[in-house]
Amino acid sequence: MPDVNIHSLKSLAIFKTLLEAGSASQAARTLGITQSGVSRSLAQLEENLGIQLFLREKNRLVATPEAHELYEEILRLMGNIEELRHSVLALKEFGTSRLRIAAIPGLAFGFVPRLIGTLLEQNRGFSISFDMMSSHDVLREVESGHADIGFVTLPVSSRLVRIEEWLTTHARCLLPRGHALAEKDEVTIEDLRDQYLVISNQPNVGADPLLHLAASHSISIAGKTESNIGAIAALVASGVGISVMNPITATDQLVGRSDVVMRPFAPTISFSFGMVYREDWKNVRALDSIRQTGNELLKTYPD
Amino acid sequence: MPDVNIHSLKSLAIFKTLLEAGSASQAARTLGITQSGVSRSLAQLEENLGIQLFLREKNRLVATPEAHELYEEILRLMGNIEELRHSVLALKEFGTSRLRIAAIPGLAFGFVPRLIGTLLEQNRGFSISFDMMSSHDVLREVESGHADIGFVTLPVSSRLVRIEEWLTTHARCLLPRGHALAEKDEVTIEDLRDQYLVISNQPNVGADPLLHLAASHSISIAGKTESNIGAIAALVASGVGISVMNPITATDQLVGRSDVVMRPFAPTISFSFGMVYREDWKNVRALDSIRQTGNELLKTYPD
DNA sequence: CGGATTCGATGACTTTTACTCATGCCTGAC
DNA sequence: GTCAGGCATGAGTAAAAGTCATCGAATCCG
Repeated sequence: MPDVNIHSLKSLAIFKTLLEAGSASQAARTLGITQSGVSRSLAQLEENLGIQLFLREKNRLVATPEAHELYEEILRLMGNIEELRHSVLALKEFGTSRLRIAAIPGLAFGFVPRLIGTLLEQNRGFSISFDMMSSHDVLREVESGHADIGFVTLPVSSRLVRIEEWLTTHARCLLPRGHALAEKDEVTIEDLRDQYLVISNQPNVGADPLLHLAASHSISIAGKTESNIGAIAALVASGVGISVMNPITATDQLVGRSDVVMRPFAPTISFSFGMVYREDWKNVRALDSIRQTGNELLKTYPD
Repeated sequence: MPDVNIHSLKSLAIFKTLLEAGSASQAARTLGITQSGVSRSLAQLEENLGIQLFLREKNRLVATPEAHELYEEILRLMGNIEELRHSVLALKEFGTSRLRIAAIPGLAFGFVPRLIGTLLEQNRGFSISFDMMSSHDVLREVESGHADIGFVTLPVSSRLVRIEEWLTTHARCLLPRGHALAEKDEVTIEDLRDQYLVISNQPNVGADPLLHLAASHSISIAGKTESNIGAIAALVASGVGISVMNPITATDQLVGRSDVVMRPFAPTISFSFGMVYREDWKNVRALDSIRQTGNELLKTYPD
């Protein structure tokens, strides 16, 4: 008995069409080949697999239960092949079919998901994995090759990694709608005296630029709440305190919210973001596509 | 530009061997074809896909990054094809590549999992899904075609379903090791006077055969705890009470336990189990295999 | 440096696979 | 009985996949 050997995708496709069409003649018409070609292909497949797939009854082909089971399996395999095809298309277009992206929390709730969504819109063949972590960890993941592309807070330095600055922007103040300071055109550091603040989690609280600025202006605040950056808007809306953060993150968090307003803040606190990738990963086509998409996305944010 | 068309598995296999071997000559030797065949196959594949997979440098073939990415994709596809091959082998052997089994809780913690394990040992191509439910629900699932094979408590009746009696057996008593009744060779209904019992969940407590028997002998018990059948041995071991159940379920539950002992019980309470399947599902080869396996498994249980 | 060996590509050719054309037999409808 | 449609098969054709022989390039070794 010969071993089961699957080497012809075409004969599987002919079998599939035959089962769907209900007759060899109709299958032939659908596929644009002759009926005798269908007949031969089926006979050959039955011989190769060692299974009778159709009974020959009254000059008609009647599918066996085995045929129906094989049909389900073949549908699955054809799905796999279609995936491979998409990967090849992505490979042609971008030089890679798979992208591993890591980003800081401040960009992970809006900007980077939108970037990913747009990339996938432009090419469904891409397979993207996405992870959120601190700026320091992003750099480490990219250096070690566990991520291809990273989005980090600048400045960072590394000998292994190429660093592209994407944006420098200035902090904005988030206030509950109806708050006294919401009436002002601009919130200043003096306005924060005796206010409750909501600040993002830091490995080291002393590193928070806002607290630094307040201390250097001898402003004492009523108190502070630390939070994951993804929850700050909700805390502000709930009256826990006011917050100062970069406008990219702020805009992302305020989507669909009308209970929090955003105001310019003085003096200026700068935030810079950038993209990093390994020198030896320089995939020109994919990078160009990401830059273009990212640049267009940044235009949708306030200055 | 021609569309990407994947129609030759052989050329994918040649590419894969080429990447692994490191040279066209070595790949040819490994595959048992000529070097020029490898060369042509690669050139044709590159043309079909529209991707350069190897650079021609200093009379050698040097894989591009794209080649490495495609290699990963092809490994995945070949795994899918191997799965299909196994399914076909199962189809040849048993007439089906997929089995949906439903069983009552009493058999679902040992007997049926062991049956499944043995079936899969004999044919890795099978794909089996397994669900646990009441005897009544098992019958319904089989009747409606959502399950192929059911294991139920007998008696049941159905016009749609074929019912095979597999075993009639007699209840045993489960006791904590060291319990006074554990010294006896046989536990009787009178021994249960003033004892705490652990009984399995029933839709209707009045249906419990043990409580029925006690009542008909005017035996009053100290109390009862109802439990999912899978937890009864643990409750007995913990001193919650003693239990009376069929020896198949009991044996399965006592595997690896030395803190519970099993004793014959009188008078006899009978339990019957059987297999059910739809009349129109009669897959002779699969059924034979299941019966044989089940029969051998039953021999490993006490009478 | 020259010769030997190995490498990959390609022309010419051969073999294998997949199909077409034509035909015959069977079945069902009218 | 006739006709239309179905499937299988002989003979033949076309396309795909390979072999054999050869060439130029590269590397190794004495």
